[in-house]
Amino acid sequence: MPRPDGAGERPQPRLVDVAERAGVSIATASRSLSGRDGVSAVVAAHVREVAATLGYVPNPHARTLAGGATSVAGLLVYEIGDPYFSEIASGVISAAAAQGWSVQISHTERDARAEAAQLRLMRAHRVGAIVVAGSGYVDPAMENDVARELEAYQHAGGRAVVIGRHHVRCDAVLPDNSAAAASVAAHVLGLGHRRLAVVAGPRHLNTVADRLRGIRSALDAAGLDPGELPVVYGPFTREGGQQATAQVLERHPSTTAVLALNDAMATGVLSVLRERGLAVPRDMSVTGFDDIQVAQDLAPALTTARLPMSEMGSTAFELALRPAAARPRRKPTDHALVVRDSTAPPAVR
Amino acid sequence: MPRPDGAGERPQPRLVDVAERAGVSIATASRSLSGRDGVSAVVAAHVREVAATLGYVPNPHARTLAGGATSVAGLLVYEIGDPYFSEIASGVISAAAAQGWSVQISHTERDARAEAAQLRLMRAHRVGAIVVAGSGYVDPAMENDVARELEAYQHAGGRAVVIGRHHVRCDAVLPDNSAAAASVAAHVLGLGHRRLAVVAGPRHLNTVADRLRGIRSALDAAGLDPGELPVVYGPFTREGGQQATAQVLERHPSTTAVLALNDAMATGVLSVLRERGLAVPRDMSVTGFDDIQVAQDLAPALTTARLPMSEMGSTAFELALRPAAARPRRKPTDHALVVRDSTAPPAVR
DNA sequence: CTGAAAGCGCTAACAC
DNA sequence: GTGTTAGCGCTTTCAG
Repeated sequence: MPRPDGAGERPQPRLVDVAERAGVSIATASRSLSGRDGVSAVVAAHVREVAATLGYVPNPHARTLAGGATSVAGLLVYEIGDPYFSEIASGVISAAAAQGWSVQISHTERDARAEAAQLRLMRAHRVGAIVVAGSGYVDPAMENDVARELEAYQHAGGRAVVIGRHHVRCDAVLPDNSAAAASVAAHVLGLGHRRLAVVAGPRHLNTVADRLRGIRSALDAAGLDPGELPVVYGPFTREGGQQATAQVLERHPSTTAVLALNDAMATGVLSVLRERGLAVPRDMSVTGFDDIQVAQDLAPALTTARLPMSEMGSTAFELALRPAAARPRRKPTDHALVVRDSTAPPAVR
Repeated sequence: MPRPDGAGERPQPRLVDVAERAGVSIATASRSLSGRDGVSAVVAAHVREVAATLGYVPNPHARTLAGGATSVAGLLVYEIGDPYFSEIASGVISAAAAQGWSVQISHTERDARAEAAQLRLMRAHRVGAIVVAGSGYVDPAMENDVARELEAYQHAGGRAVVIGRHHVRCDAVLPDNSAAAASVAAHVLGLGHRRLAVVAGPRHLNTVADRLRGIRSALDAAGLDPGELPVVYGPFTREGGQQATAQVLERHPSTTAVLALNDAMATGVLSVLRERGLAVPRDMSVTGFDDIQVAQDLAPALTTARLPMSEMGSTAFELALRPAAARPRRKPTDHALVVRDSTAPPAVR
């Protein structure tokens, strides 16, 4: 832990130093700097000026310990190296920085049990707000630990916001997975495809369930039997997409359109199709989900449903800064169908 | 700030609670938990057991304030949404988590002046270690502020590690940009190309200078005049790559190979070429740099120089945990030429 | 080997 | 309006 070591280097100025230099008491200095009232405007301004020239930055640990407001937020993601999450993180961090907050990131590397542990740690760290990105689980029991941590945190006055549908009583930013999925499916159906297959993420995730529901409703609306839709589950990664595609090709060789439930999986789908010499979109149409940055640069450019990840992150943080409402807020996000080159009418045969 | 509010919820146990339950003094409890000696093994074990059953987690603010060791690291990146940085961040966070550390991320959104400010903040936050990712500047003066902050931090006993910076006196993880670039250029030259052009990032970045140097040395080794190499500078982004490519095409229409100095720019290069109907690699060979995840999925799959980003992150963190050496350590990283489909011999004409 | 007590820098009552 | 003072939870001398 950095500490002045008696050498020439001046240690970081403390509130006392500012107060002394400004000729006021430490209490007045504190009040002036944290913008509370009870100080004459003139004095406050003077104190702030002195603080600035001294390069004073409050010690957040002292501040937190003394019961003041913290300005460190916790952000929980599955995997920060995944573009979906890094774009969300970017939104959170930018919004936080704009308010002078820092953000502490944990990633659980897709290990469900790690989530609760990380939240415990954040709670112990007394972060001022918590944002949980990453899908909730279909089975509420799987979220028990997480819910417990989050509730304890909120119960103690903390502000928590989740992104996605969770079985937790707190504010939430809700991407409209179902409607977005329906629009993708409707697009593919509209092109004339009748033999769709879905390359899905883990079946226990709400995100997956919701997106599937959207697809099925579109099928239903088109007069097709949603019950017959082939769905292959796998990890929400490129590799997951590859494995699932292999299965689709093997078990449902007449498929003309593969709907992947996120862009990472779609990337895997495309790679396998390319490898097997199937042309997209001529021999097979492919869609993704999320519209991560690279979706536009894949071969071919990916038709996908866009979710505003960065905005979801900043919205979540801003929600966390607002005091808790009587009942949990739900902020739906918009979505957009982005049609690119990976979808086309099915080949006639 | 979360605080017990007298309701049924049990507040987080404190050290006193553990001490009381274990029947020892708070000092003994502290010693036992932080694994210092001066406590009998039996007592220490007992205290630890009590702490575990109580679910005790030390309050890091109190600990830090009292002069104990912090276990929060600061990580500074340009833009967390950029795969290059998010992969580094992933490495840092994983390595940190393995040691029970949290990491606080700041991104400067490529604003050089923001760097020093963020470092100031980290210093004020008394983070236990700082990792700075992102290129340094060719002009040492541009890094003055950053260097000053970092030195003050280290002077006070903090541990700082930079990734890819030369002008700061602290431990560094140094990707071998020059050699990696040389290998890419040698590959392209080996294919028979003689009219290369470089799509470069900002000219004031070391990373750019080093990579350029590598390319020039390869040119030199091949008996070509490095002085005649067209270089167009731009932001290290997809858009930067697009703009630069437009210029290359206009001013150096006979170019047969474009070397982009990072994968994001290469993405832009590919998009412009596609738009203009130039086939890669038939009409133009293209290379990238870094080998971010998606490089393999671009159209065509990108030939690039791989840097082990995630490993660079974890190495940096581990370096930060080791006590400072007498003279700054330099950890070179390896690199690898990854040949994919975006390069081929030039068309005969 | 163990305990008592003095802060770390700040906020928030509570006095004036 | 402004100053005084008692902690926040922990580490760390200093006694025993």
